[in-house]
Amino acid sequence: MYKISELAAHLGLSAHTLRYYEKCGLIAASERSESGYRLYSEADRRQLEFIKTAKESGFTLDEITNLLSIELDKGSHTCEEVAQLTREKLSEVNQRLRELKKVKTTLERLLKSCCGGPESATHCSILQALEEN
Amino acid sequence: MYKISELAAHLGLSAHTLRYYEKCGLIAASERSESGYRLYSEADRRQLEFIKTAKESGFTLDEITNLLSIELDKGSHTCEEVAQLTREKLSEVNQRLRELKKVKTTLERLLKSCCGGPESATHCSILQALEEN
DNA sequence: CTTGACTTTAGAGTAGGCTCCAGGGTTTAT
DNA sequence: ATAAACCCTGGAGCCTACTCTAAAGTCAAG
Repeated sequence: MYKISELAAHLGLSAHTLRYYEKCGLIAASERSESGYRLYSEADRRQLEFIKTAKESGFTLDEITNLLSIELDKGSHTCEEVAQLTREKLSEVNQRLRELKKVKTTLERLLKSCCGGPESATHCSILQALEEN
Repeated sequence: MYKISELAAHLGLSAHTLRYYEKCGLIAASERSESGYRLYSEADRRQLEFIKTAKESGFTLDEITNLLSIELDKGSHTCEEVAQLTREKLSEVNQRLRELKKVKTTLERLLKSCCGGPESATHCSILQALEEN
């Protein structure tokens, strides 16, 4: 069994974060010591790795709650449900990517037009571009 | 002169948002009516357009505060300063783009491996992938 | 003159994911 | 035996950019 900071270090998270996940209903330590310390099992650790991987894959904690409820009772769920959650997330990510690329293009256009030199900004083409519209 | 909701509608923002920008020090109406109503001038409108364009270009309100202080006193600033702010923002955007692309790739990989069909999730390859590590 | 739409203010609430704090108990090393 | 390092809880605070509320004043139309 792991104490909270041991497991946190193992995962590259903080003990605070593990308690926070517990508060969110993502995962509670499966035992407590006599003095009330959280004790995490190997299964707990695997579940936290799942959570961490899902987070790195872009899912929010709420979405991970859904994924976990499937993961923990796979028999009652279908691949379709899992794939659907994944497709929705992908489409959000694509949306955000489109927005960010537009921003990137805008910034590059601004930068390319500006001399960037030590002269007064009086005729700065970046400021002028922002003034337009 | 514009009343707050007139100008807000003109810009596609809400009156709330204009008051919020005022609270943040971005822009205050240049006049008030006898009864205390905000009255915005054409110059105010142009400044708000500047703010809006900068926001659409990805700058935060704090960063726009900086841009505005340059814009409103161009003579005391240089192109270099403006270009530097823009470069920093571009590099943040690029960083975020890299992260998001990684997430996108991960999600696509997950989706490609999953049948997505109506069968039990017992052997779902997405869940299996999240379990690994 | 009344109704309804508009305005004012200070201040609270929202989302997401932590992060930190105080005040207290526990464990571990010396 | 004591000090350092750890743990507990409940709750507050942070960040960004709003969004909304309540209570009260103002304005325009009919």
